[in-house]
Amino acid sequence: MYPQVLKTLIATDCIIVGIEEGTLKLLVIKRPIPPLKDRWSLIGTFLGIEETAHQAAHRVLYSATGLNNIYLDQLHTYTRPDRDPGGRVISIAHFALIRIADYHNNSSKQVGSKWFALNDLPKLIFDHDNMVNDALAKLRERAKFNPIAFELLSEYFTLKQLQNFYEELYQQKFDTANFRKKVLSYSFLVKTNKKVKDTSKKGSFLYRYDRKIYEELRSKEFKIRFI
Amino acid sequence: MYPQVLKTLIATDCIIVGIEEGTLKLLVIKRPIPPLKDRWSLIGTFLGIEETAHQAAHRVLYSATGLNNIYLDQLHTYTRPDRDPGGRVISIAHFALIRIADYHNNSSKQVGSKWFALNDLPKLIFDHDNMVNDALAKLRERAKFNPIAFELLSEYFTLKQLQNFYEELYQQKFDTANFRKKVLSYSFLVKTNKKVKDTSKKGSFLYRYDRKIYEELRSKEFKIRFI
DNA sequence: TATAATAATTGTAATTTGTACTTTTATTAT
DNA sequence: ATAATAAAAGTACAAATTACAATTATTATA
Repeated sequence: MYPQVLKTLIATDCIIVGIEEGTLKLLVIKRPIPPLKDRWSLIGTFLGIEETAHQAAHRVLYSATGLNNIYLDQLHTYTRPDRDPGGRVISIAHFALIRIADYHNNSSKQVGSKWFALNDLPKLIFDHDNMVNDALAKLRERAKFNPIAFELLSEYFTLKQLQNFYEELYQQKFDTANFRKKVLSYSFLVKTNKKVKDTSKKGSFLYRYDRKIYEELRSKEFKIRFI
Repeated sequence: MYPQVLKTLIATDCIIVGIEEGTLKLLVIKRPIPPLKDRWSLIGTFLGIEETAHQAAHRVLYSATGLNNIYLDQLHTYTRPDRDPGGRVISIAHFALIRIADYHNNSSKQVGSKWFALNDLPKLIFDHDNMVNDALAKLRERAKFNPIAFELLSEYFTLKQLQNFYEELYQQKFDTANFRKKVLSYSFLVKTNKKVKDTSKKGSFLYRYDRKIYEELRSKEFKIRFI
């Protein structure tokens, strides 16, 4: 029905972030197809005929990690005509937050993928380095006001782990006493009676995030800030 | 070089927002091509062969408004296979903030376009209503922490006009005394010695936004919030 | 010409939140 | 029993927010 103008392939690339042993990490893959076969790349796919970008991203995430129910959010669409030497391809970048423990527990993950610490990333192909930088900038913006830390922490976590996530993300130390006062001042962090004793003799309580309480608060509260 | 998978047209649609007489408005157009010719639509275009989405959006903004140097930011890419009855088209939505006075002063704007108050919008084609809602949600998020009010206010504005923008955007009244204290506490609003007397007998001073001062502050200040 | 009216602007006092610390607590290894 | 440790709670001061009241500059009208 439309006249012939530019028609291009659509790719979806995923910036997959998780935290392990207090370090933020990115999941990348050895690119399985030319051009630049076997170079480090974000995990991506081409959009299918009857698919949304969101579905395509979930599809590739499942094939790469064996996980469903991953936090996934569209980030930005990259359109530079020369961004891919293999031809004109537009890429819709998404970012995904993963609980790395779940990833490791899952056997059906793709071979050739690897977690790298953010401060030890290899050079990635195309404009993927840009995508990672943009994603991290957005993550930093978003984590100030949105409860996304809980998407990559385990379901049960200590306040120290939560604090550590922010310290990693912003490369900045926060006062522990004040941090816990701040996050506990909202009611959506629910204390359990379980303790973990791997980092201290006293042991620290596990908390969980209650999404419903958060959303109710959010609906009436104009200003919620995590740090 | 790549195998044959889905190739689609890429559109760019612009959510063009401005403020006039204290009311937020959206610029839309009577769609000039089928399908749904002559129905109200966002202003858009198809992406050209050697163009980025950003360039295409600027191109169509210029043809619609006669203005260059418009604040333009990519929002979200819409990919539902059935979103356009004319065929599979992916749309990269942008939002643009315009000084309506500049628009009116410019003679080379496109005919068939019209400003509608946000609370009086006509039904738009395709998923354009969704795009507008998403854009406004993002604008509300962004205006809390980013100096985008100054993109649609005139270069010189009164504090009351600034306050009015926020009151319109959030549909909520703010205390005038506290609002001015808040925004003046940062140093990037520069008072001029000009007064306008159209709304009061005393007259109110005009201010301007100093981007450099803002950016310097931003680089060292973790928390800047406008309201 | 004095005065009432109006919105802009400034001021103030009470409350809340943020910040930098100190102290106490629960537990384990010695 | 005690030293060591990190978690958790407390404290006191500073800064920001909030809800108002008071003052100012100007113009229209008496």
